[in-house]
Amino acid sequence: MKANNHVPVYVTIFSELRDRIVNGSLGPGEMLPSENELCAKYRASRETIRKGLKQLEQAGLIYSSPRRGYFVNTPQHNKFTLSFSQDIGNGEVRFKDIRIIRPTAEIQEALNIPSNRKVIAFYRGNYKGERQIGLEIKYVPYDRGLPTIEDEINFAVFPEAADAKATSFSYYTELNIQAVTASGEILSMLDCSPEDPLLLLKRTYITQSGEHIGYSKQYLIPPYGELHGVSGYVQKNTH
Amino acid sequence: MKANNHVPVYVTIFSELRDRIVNGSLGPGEMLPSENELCAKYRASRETIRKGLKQLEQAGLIYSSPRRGYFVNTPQHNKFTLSFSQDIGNGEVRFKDIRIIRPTAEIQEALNIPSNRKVIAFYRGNYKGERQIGLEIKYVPYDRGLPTIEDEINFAVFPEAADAKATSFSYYTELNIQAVTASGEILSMLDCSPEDPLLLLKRTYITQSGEHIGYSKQYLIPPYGELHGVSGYVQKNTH
DNA sequence: AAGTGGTCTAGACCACGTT
DNA sequence: ACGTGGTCTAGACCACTTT
Repeated sequence: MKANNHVPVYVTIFSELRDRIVNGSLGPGEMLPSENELCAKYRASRETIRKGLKQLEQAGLIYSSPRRGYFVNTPQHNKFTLSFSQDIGNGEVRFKDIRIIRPTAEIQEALNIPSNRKVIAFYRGNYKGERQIGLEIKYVPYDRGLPTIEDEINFAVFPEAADAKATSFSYYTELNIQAVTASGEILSMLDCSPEDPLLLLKRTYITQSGEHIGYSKQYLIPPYGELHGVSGYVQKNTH
Repeated sequence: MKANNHVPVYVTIFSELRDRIVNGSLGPGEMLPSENELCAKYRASRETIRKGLKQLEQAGLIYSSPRRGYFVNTPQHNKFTLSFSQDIGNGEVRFKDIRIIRPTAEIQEALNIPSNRKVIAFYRGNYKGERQIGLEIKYVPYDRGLPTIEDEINFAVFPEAADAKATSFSYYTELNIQAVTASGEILSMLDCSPEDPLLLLKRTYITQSGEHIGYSKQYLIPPYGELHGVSGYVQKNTH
């Protein structure tokens, strides 16, 4: 049976079950009707029903337990999808300094390297107009022939800005968020006072083969240095 | 053609294409072979091929453009899936105080209420053993007959701890992360100094109908108050 | 005109949980 | 023994893009 306005059948199934879960008439832990029952109810083939159920599963609303049935999930509100505020993500970046240093214990651990392996440190400032809103230091192992500084910059240090075709999905990022104050050299490179609380984002760049190709510390000054996220099932308008 | 060790064909398709994308032999923006070509290559039916491609799409590696083809995505590293550290998520929570207050401008805006609408404020401490690692204040509109304080606590203030069957997916959470220092009353309820930088998590609880049912401010003390996240495509072992 | 992805069907076999 | 979800097939029609 076709739905009315060119709405695919599986979307109808998804929507109706989603509504029942969202409004509570299907509560967490409850079992959904079996695929065959839904086939009968919607007069659709099993694959079509499964398509709708798959969407619910991917939205995090249900899970399937093979040979038992589908069940409503218990909502998770301690996991968030986080994105950077526009100011940081789209703001201006200015080069500040570049150094070759001995790794601190922190950097050794983050990059998984011995103490005698030197590291290149890149200093960049985040700006919004003339106002500095952050400072980012990226550390990259200094090694393997070192093609040229330029190549290192393009492909290892700032992969997000480099030729996307070359970097691809070859790495992912681990993120750690802390609140800190700045001191010493860091403070002098930031436009703030010693008592100002800052967000510190530590990121480790890891290839799919497990190699740690970079480590960065980014200091963000309030009120620009804010992060935003959402958790749970956010209602989306049909795109 | 069946795969070797009971590995579904669509998983094989997913894995092989994923590897080609991850190792760069299929770069961002490149078009994948068409479904029909993949059908021929893997000697599988079109729906099976589509299943594998769907997985790649949901992993964020590719996207499909109807009537044109499938294309490799450009990786996004400014979106993170974030979760709380174990200490916070699994730590102990102790009740501290409960008050009925006039909403500040901040709370009015967060809860979307007028200034004459009173608010219940719940104060809770996060502990790890005897060490306090955080303070959370939840604000809930004081209204609609007020069933009993207990009900408010169970179903509006601490839904994550209440009967899951009653709360369901009826709300989602918006999160904001800042770095701050504590002062005045907040400071006195926290086990830290005025100059200690703290993480401040502001959360707004929103029902699917758009109603703002709660607002909370959680202060976290380093080094326990840390957040962790990942971005990009993280290799997972087949569970 | 040929090719593409989007939707859908009506079957099939399997492994396993429940009764 | 029966029901369940997991996998898979070989078709079909559609709307649209590309050539």
